[in-house]
Amino acid sequence: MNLRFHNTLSRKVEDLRPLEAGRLGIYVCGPTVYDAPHLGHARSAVVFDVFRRFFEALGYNVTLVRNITDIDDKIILKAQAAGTDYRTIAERYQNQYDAVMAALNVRAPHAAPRATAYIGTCQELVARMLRNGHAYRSGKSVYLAIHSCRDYGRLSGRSCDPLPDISRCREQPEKRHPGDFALWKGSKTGEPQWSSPWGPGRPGWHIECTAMSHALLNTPFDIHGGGRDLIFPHHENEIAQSIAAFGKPPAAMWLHHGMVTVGQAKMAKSKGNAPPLEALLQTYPPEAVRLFLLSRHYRRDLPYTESALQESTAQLNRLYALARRLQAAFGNLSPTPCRQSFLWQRFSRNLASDGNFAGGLSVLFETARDLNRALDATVANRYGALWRTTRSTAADWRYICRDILGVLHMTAEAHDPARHKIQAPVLSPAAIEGLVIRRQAARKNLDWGTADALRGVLEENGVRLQDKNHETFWQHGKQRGKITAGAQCDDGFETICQSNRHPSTKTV
RNA sequence: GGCGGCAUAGCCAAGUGGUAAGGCAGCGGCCUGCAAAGCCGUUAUUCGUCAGUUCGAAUCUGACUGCCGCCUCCA
Repeated sequence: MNLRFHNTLSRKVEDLRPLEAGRLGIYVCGPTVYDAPHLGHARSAVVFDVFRRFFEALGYNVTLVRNITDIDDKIILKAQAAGTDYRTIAERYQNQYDAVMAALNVRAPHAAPRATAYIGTCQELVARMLRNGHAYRSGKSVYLAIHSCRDYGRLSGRSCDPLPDISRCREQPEKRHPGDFALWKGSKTGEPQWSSPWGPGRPGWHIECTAMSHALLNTPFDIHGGGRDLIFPHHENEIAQSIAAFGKPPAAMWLHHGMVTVGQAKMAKSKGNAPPLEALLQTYPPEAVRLFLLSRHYRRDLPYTESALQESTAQLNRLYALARRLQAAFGNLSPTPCRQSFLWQRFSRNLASDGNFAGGLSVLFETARDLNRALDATVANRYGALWRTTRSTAADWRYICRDILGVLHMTAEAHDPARHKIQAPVLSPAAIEGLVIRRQAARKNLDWGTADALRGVLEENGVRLQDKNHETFWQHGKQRGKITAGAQCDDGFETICQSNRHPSTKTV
């Protein structure tokens, strides 16, 4: 199967040919940790997490590197405003980022280097570029001369001249050309600094990525990824640096995902339109957020709306409902995928064709319907051919959901659709069971009015009931239990019923 | 102004030359005392508009309309 991806460099969908057979080196630009992570960061992480899982499932030896930029103007400003060290700020937001990505079931990359751990490598690169005549010292800083790098502007589709619109730039008399950019920034007083052959300072924004990707993956590596907003200047400048230092571009293929938008504008911290991810994850299941982030082709912008997340939550509940049925029917399914299966073929064809997540997802939903039908059809016959093929399809389905998409990794029992549907006042288990028992008594007496009213009281308090034969299962947040018909009430249930009385329960 | 992208049902969204996937919501039915879950059926003679190429176009070409991104903070 050919892996085909849209390469920003050529603007075409191309075959992905590993530079070294069986291996893939991937570098993704991670966050600058100066503020709380938002959905845009999550999209980047989740998209490349699924690519990584998919490539590994195909048998590639993948090395995924995602950096953390822990030194930059905004971190410094924030630290100064808070009267603290830049490290404190960077650590705080990196911890938040890591926690949120873990909640989203994003696998840790193989390396997550921080810029400040590679200052020495950055300096070596700067020295190299100076030696090669592509960089120049000016004032306390070192700049890269973009005119000296062949193909500058090719990635972003612009040329050196005229570049850029000077009216938009601050006056920077140290530069020979307005498009030149700092490799090493001479430090101002009060800023964090490192000593260097060019005086105290810190690395420019772009140099760290060249340093870390070269150190961890070597140049060139297979895939460089990131948000589309990084194409210019960041990735353009990375290419220039790599040419200046090594005479070759850093990566064979450039993958860029689209932006998460809010009300037709890009989601951005600077625009103040980004809901904090941590809050979002309190309202919606993390796996639903994952499904949402994978619901549209990765290259296109993804509009964020509440209703889209609600929809993804409904989808997730449906997938877990099937997972529950499968667990009941087959127990724990073999985690090993069947590469020959029709399902895997159809699913992987979608992912291999420029990461068509939405197409892959549709295959899984189709299969979910088929599995439900098959389970309906085979309840009476657990030994027929249909039962066996259903079991094997079920194993593949579960595998793809869990190991490739990174959803359905909890046991079906642990997933709680009610938790994210109803915001309920807390009832104690004893109180709930008292009401359930009372409702069962009413049902036994065919007193449907009372039974329905009690169901109403429970539902208003966020308790979900499910009747099955002689048992009633209840679920309230993370608590659950069952009551078998004929159970006795605890003392005091009357009081509970009284205290929970609600206008709509007056028929009780 | 320069460069790039997008327009498919009530909503979300695949499909890049062979006759419109999937999801959500809705509706009808089965099941259930009621409900939940599940299942079945149903929802675009049509893909922003106009013209062209072709036996054949949502898919290719041109024009037009609308929306968005980048142009040194950016995932």
